[in-house]
Amino acid sequence: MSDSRVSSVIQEWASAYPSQAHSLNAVTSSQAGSTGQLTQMDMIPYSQSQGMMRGGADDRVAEQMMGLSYLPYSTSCVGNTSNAGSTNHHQSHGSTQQDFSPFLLPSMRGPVPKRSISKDSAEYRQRRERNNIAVRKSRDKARRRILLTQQRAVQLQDENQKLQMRIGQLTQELDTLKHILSQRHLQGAESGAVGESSI
Amino acid sequence: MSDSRVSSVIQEWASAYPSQAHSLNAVTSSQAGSTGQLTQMDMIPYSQSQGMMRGGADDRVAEQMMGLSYLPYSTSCVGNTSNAGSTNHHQSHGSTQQDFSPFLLPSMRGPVPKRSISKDSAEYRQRRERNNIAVRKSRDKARRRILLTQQRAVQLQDENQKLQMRIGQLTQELDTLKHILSQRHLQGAESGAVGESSI
DNA sequence: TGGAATTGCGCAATTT
DNA sequence: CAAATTGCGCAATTCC
Repeated sequence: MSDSRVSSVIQEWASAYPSQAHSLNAVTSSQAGSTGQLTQMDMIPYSQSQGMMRGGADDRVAEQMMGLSYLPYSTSCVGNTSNAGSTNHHQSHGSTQQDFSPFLLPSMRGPVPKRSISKDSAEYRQRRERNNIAVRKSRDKARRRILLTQQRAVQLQDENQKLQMRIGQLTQELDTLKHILSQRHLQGAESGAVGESSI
Repeated sequence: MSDSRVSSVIQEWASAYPSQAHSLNAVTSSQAGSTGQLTQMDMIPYSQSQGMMRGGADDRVAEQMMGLSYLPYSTSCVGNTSNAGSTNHHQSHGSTQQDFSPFLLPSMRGPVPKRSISKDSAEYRQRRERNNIAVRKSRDKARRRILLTQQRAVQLQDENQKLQMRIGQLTQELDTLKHILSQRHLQGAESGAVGESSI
């Protein structure tokens, strides 16, 4: 019933972005409620600060925000680190990817066996499992964050509407008073203009 | 300099949600600008309307929004359709998943070989490639949508601040006029209270 | 009916 | 070094 619930989403949202010491001053204000600071932030989730991705094929990401990212890989993915995909995983990727190793400088050679990670090793499986858990956790977090942002947007839109309404009321009330004052002015035949200048 | 650019993000955002015949009436209004309708919408991207997911392991998704989704799979994923993950893909899932086939009703039997899709078949590869393209496209779209929502939120927050400011100004101006009127009232010794009731 | 769009999953490269 | 991110491809399902 009260309005202490208006900015609940914004509260949650704030807790979803622990980094960068929020201002978030005077959230949950009066009436239409909440007007945290926010500034930039909120843009961090995707390709935040560091330029350059890792995988070769990810150059496409650089030109994101445009609708030309999909499209069958341009057949020039030479410098791809470890061929990114999986399909077979185990090894022997099988096809569609030629072997340019003999033409690469030794310093840029392919995926260095790095101490023979040896698949199906106990340690390997353990690492994979931990990563899988981390991935699930991370994605859950991302989903929640997105959801919160959406809800926040909806709420803000709602508040906006209320505020606009309030402005309309105030404006009308102001006009009424001004009219009354002008009437009194004519009636009383006195001086002293209505303070239009101050605001 | 002008304010005709204020709601640009909202415009883009709107175009990112083609479905559900937007109201979006009078966007790009005056002063603080834009206040589209929005309603629910915007919640559609994740597990929109249909209940029930497909993969077996996805039951976890049902209880999302809480922080208990990750955690190593509870070892009771019996009714999983095709074991969801990949790791090996080819076939012979290999490990960690016992075979309960002999205990399942024929109607719930495992992944029916479905005409031996035979890996590395030309048709298979073609289908996979198309799907991969579709996936990239879809994810690009999702990323753009998220970005737009975030920007929209930022913009709405900004507008909110402006509106609150405006309300402050109007309120103050109103107080001033009321004060002036009360003064006149005392001075003129007339009746007629200030119109508090009308608004 | 079939192809495109979604979505969870695991993998591997990178970041943090 | 371990956890967190993130792009990728796979497969199941849904949408159209």
